[in-house]
This record gives sequence, C-alpha cells and structure tokens, in this order.
Amino acid sequence: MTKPDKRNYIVQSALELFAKHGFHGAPMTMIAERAGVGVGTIYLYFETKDVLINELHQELEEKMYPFLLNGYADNAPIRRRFFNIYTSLLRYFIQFPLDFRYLEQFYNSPYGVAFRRVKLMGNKTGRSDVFDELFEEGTEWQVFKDLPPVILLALAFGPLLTVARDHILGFVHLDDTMIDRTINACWDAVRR
Amino acid sequence: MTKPDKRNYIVQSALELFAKHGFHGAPMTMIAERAGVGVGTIYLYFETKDVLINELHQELEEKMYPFLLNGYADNAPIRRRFFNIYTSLLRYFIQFPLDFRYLEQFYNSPYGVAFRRVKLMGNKTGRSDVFDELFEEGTEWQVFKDLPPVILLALAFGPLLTVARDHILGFVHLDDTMIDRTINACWDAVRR
Amino acid sequence: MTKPDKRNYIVQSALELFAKHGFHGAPMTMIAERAGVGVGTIYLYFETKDVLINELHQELEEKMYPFLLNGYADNAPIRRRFFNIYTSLLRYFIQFPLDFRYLEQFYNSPYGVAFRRVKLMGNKTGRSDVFDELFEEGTEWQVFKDLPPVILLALAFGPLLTVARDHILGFVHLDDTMIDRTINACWDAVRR
Amino acid sequence: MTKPDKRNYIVQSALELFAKHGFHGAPMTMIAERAGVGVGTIYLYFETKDVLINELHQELEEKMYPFLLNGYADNAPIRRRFFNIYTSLLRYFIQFPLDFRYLEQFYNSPYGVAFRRVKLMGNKTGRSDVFDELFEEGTEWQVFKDLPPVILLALAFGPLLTVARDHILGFVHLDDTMIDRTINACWDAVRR
DNA sequence: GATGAATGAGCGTTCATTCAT
DNA sequence: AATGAATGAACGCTCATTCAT
Repeated sequence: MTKPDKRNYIVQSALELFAKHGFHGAPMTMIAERAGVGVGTIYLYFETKDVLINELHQELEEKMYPFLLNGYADNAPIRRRFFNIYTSLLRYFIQFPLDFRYLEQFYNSPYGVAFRRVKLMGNKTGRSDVFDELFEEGTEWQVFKDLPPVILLALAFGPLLTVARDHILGFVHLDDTMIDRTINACWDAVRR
Repeated sequence: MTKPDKRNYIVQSALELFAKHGFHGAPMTMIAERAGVGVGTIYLYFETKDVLINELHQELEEKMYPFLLNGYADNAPIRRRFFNIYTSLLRYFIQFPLDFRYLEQFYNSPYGVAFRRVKLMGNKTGRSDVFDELFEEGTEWQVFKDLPPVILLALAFGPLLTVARDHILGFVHLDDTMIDRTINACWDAVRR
Repeated sequence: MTKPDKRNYIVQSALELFAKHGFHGAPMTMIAERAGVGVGTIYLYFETKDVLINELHQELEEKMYPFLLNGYADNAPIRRRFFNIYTSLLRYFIQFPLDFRYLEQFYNSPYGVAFRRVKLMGNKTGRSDVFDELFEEGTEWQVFKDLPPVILLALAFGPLLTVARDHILGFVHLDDTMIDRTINACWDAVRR
Repeated sequence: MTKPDKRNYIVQSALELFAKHGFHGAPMTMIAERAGVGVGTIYLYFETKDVLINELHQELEEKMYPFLLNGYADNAPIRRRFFNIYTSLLRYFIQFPLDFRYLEQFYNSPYGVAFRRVKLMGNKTGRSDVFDELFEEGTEWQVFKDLPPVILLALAFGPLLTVARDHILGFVHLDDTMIDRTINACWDAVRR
C-alpha cells in the first residue's frame, strides 16, 4: 500500500461512515478500522476530525464540479444550460448516493452553515459560480422570475435535494424520463 | 407545578436546545437545567433521549397541523387550497424558527428517515394526509403534472424548506410579497 | 459513604498518587480507582485535572499553615520565631511525607512557578505572609544579613527542602536533635 | 554530518526542550525535528527516551565537573576550596540556565531519585567525590559542624538551587557581589 | 546508518442513564 | 413523584516506539 493510497482509504471510509451514521455517529476508531489503518494514521493526514470533515467536503465539491460541467456550454441558451447542469446534478446525486448523503449532512450542520456564510459574503471559486452566473444572466435577460437569486436557487435546488433523497431511500425511482420531467418542473418554477 | 407542567417545561427546553445545538450538542443535564427540573425527572416522562426526540417531533406535527388547516376549505378550488396550505406552512416555519430548525434536524437524521419509512409504508394519520389528498385530487383532475405524488410533494416542499432555512439564517428576508411569489413559483412547478 | 467523604477519598488518592508518580504518572482513572469511585465522579468535584492539582495544593497549604503557627508568638524574639516556624515546617514535612512530596512536585512544575509568580507580585494571603514578616522585621532590626528577602528565604528554605527529601528517601534520619542542629545551621546562614 | 555530530545535535535539542517543556512536554518527534534528524535516528543512539534522559544527565555532570574544578586546588585551605567550588557551581547554573533547568527536573523526578540512591549506596565517580572529600576533610579538621555529610551538603546545595532557580525565573538578580554574599551565608551555615 | 510513516495503548474528558434518598 | 450524585463506556487525540525502505 503506497502512501497516497492510505489517505484515499481513509477518505473513502470516512465518506461511507459519515454518510451512513452522521458525523458524530462515526468515531475516528471506526473510520480507521474500516480504512484498515491505525487511528493515529488518520491524524497524519488530517489535523482533527473537523478538518477531515471539511476536507472531505472540499474533495467532493472538486469531484462534482467537472461532473456538472460535462457538456455545459457557456454560450448555449439559458434553458439548455439550466437543463444541462441540473440534470447533471441530479444524476450525480443518484450515481453517487454516498456523496449525496454526505453533502446533505454537511450542509445541514454547523460546518455547512459556516461554509455557506463565507461563500455568500465573499465570492469564492467553486460550485456556486456557474449557478450564480446562470441565475444572474437569466434574471438580466428576463428569462427568470423577478426573485432574489437565493430564492431562484432554492426553487431548483430544493426539489432536487428532496427528490434525490427520496430516490436513495427507495421512496421513488428516478429513471431518465422522471429526471427529465422533474427538471422540467423546476424550470417551470423559475422561468417567467 | 402540576405534572403536565413539568412535561411541558422539559419539551420546551429540549426544543430550544436541540434547535440551537443539535441533538448531540444538548446533553440531558442541560435540558433538565433549562427546564428547571432534575435529570431523573426527564426519565419519568421519556424512557430515553431517543424517545424524547421522537415525541418532540410528534408534538410539533400535532401543533403544526391545525395551523396549516387554518382557513383551509376542503371544497375550495385546488389552486386556492394549494396556496392556502403552503403559505401557512412557510409562515409557520418563519413564525416558529425553533420548530423549523428542530424539524429540519429531525428529518435529516436517522430518526426522520425511520419515521418517513414507516409513514410511506403504512397509512398513518398526520400531516401528509391533507397534502396527499390535495395531490391525489389535483392529479385526478389533471391540474397537476403527471408525476408521482412523492415528486409533486418534493417540488413544493423542497423549495420551501430551503427558503425557510435561508430566511432563518439571514441569507434572505421573506416578507408577505416574497412569500406569495415563492408559493406562486412552486405552483408553477406542479401545475400542468 | 456520604457526599463529602467521596471528595476526601479523591483528594487523598490524588495526593498519594501524585506524590508517588508525579502529575503525569497518575492518570485520572488510577486516581478514581484508588479512591473507589468512578472516573466521572472526580469531575463532579473538580472541573479538570489541572483544577484538581491546584486545589490539592491549596488544601495542603491551608492544612500546613496552622501547623506552622502552632506555638508561634508574634511578639517573641526573632530568633525564637525563626526556630519555631522552621522547626514546625521541617517536622511537618517529616510527619506528612506525602504532602511534602506533593508540594515539591507542585513547586517544581509550571503550576508552582505560576503560583509563585502571582504571589511575588501581588501580596496574597497564605503561607508566605508570616515568613515575609519575619524576614522584613529581622532585616529591619539588623538581625539578618543584608540580603534580599528572596535570598534569605532561600537560605532557610533550601536546605530544609533538601534535607526533608533526603530523610523521606531514607538517605538520612532526622531525629529531634538533628532537626534542631539543622535549623541552627540555617539560622547561622541568615543571621548577621 | 559525521556520526558523533548527529548525536550532539540530538543531545542539545533534547536538553533545550526538556529544560523548557519538561520531560513529558517534549515528544521524541519534536526533539528529532529540532535536531534536524529523523525520529528513528534518535533510537540509533539511545535505546529509549528514558535512556536519553539518563545519558543527558550524565553528559551534563561530565561537562559541569571540570567547570567546578577550575582553579580548585586540593591543597588550598578548606574555606577557600569551599568558596571556590560553590561559587563555580552557582556561576555554572547562572551561565547555563538550560543545564540547570534540566538538572533540576532530573533530580526532581524518579530518574534523579534512582540515580541518587545508586550513588549513595555504591561509591561512584562523579560530582559528589570532590564535595564528599571536602566535607570529610572539613569534618575531620573540625572546620565544619558536627553533622552528617548529607546534611552539610544540603546546607550548601539547598540554598544554591533555590537561589539559582529564583534568578533564572527572574525573581532576583544575582550579580558577583550577591553571589559572593550568598556563598558566604552558606559558609556560615556549615562552618563550626 | 538514516528515515519518517505507521501504529495503538493510553490519556483527559463527556454524558446517557441509574438508583438511593 | 422527584431528585441529582454517581457511573463507566466511549469519545477525540497524543506520542514512544517500530520497521520497511
């Protein structure tokens, strides 16, 4: 097992356990055991549990971003871009349910709130940029309803999160058709 | 202090502390202290901390239900009923941010998942009934899009949760106009 | 076992273990076990291990103080007072070797240094008062050598500490005669 | 870097860190880092941390010994020899506060107690020899009080340790005059 | 010889739960 | 019914020591 391997095993183990049991339901010892390393080893790569949680979030965002941008064209019509990116997002959630469950926990915790607060104040690089751009442009061209960006975002993001969770928990099954119809409904919500 | 009084103090204290600090950030001793009772007393009314968490949820739903149904008329047009109930819901969240924060945590935890699983399987009384009825009828009359009820629910619920949280966290301010526009957007999402 | 009993068992256990093994050689679990209580119980009486260490020191000083002042007369000649208090001190160390070993560790650690620093700056109540008085008066009356109080103190305290330790470790045996001769020698050191 | 160089860097680093932070406040990794070597390297030269601590003590004594004997003449009068050696000792402590702090910690720990026990039983070479000789001869010639050597030693050593510590901690300033007066006072303590 | 990533026993501390009063 | 002192398993984290390279 080479050095970066070990870090990956830890990250993967943490992802799975945090996703399944929540942050405080997954002790460091359990993460270490599942990763096949000693507890101390985790602390070679992550200063504290908090750091592990935050870096995991960052890695996930970095992994998700290119996934969302796949096939995305800056100059395509807004509607197309909307469909493209939200379909990608929902597919991503479905394809990587662990990531989704993790991110949900993250944003629903002091970690995520702190993160959003920072993000909404200073404008950081990362996921929101492309979403922000889309909504700004759509508002400017009067394609979208006259609502604050935060609410427009909520109208599209909110249902997707709910729907993805329901799918993962088995309460509904999202095939391609259903995904498309769902995104369509979100589009109806935001478009003028 | 009569018996049910004590129970109420405990419930209120638990609500506030869970809402503010999360389930594992609120020790039983702290709950007892704020409620003005001994720790042991809590265990007279609630077998374990888990039971307390679940019963708190149930009480909140029971409190919310009449609030939502205020002014609700079974025989009103579907659109009106939709606006009525979702506006009530969003107002409730805004008016009782503690309740909202609590419920959010609850549904975003193993407690809530278990609860929903039970609810969606067997047919329970409770909140979803009136929503279910609304969506069933709306689908039947072809007012709503041809989507599974779970997804229709998500299209209206999802944004409301997101938007309520953003309001409580101070990321956006929801006044009456904004609430109305938001519900309108949700209506656009579900209506055919 | 009544409530204050428990605290006493803890204090006694901590004293013995700190004296024998040093602060970091005596884990809280070991202290609890020897005291016949659960670990958590210690934390009912002492906020942290540091607090336990500091309160133990304070209790010891409070216990020692009346012991030193036994038979001490403010208006006796300086020489008599000197003999009285230093004989008492040495006897105390010999009679309570645990206390001595504990205090030695305490003053030889960041805890003790911090304590002395505070004491030498602001003038606190406690042990040093009577010693200080003695040296001030003795200097004023030109009974003592013309040296800073800190050094006069060292000339009497230093050998006593060394000698007490040697006695406790069994390197020398201090009977009454030997104690008297030792104090006499200290007197020769400080007197003009 | 030649082999003995590495050992020296380790020893120096250990001295500084033990002196500043105490034995258990100075992890092996920290010692290695400051020495500019790998942790494993320390274990090439010292079997365990305990061995490192003990060998460090031995090296310090070996360094101190010639320092004390500087200008010391076996055939000089006892008084002169006394002044010579104790002045040297106090100067050494002041000039090498790191050494002093280290030695203080050492003698105030199980390490030091074990060391002294061995020394007082068997007859070892080292520091005490010249002190022992001095006190034996002084007692024989009736220059010193009729006290066991251990106590005579304590009467001179004790104040010096206390006074050196107070100087290093900044509680008093020892210039040449003060050093001389202090040694004088010690002489008064031991001389008949 | 030299390294430093890896280890896991052991630390100080917390907190859901119990039970004698 | 009501209490809160008492408990100890379990937590996050540290660090002396090892060993493959």
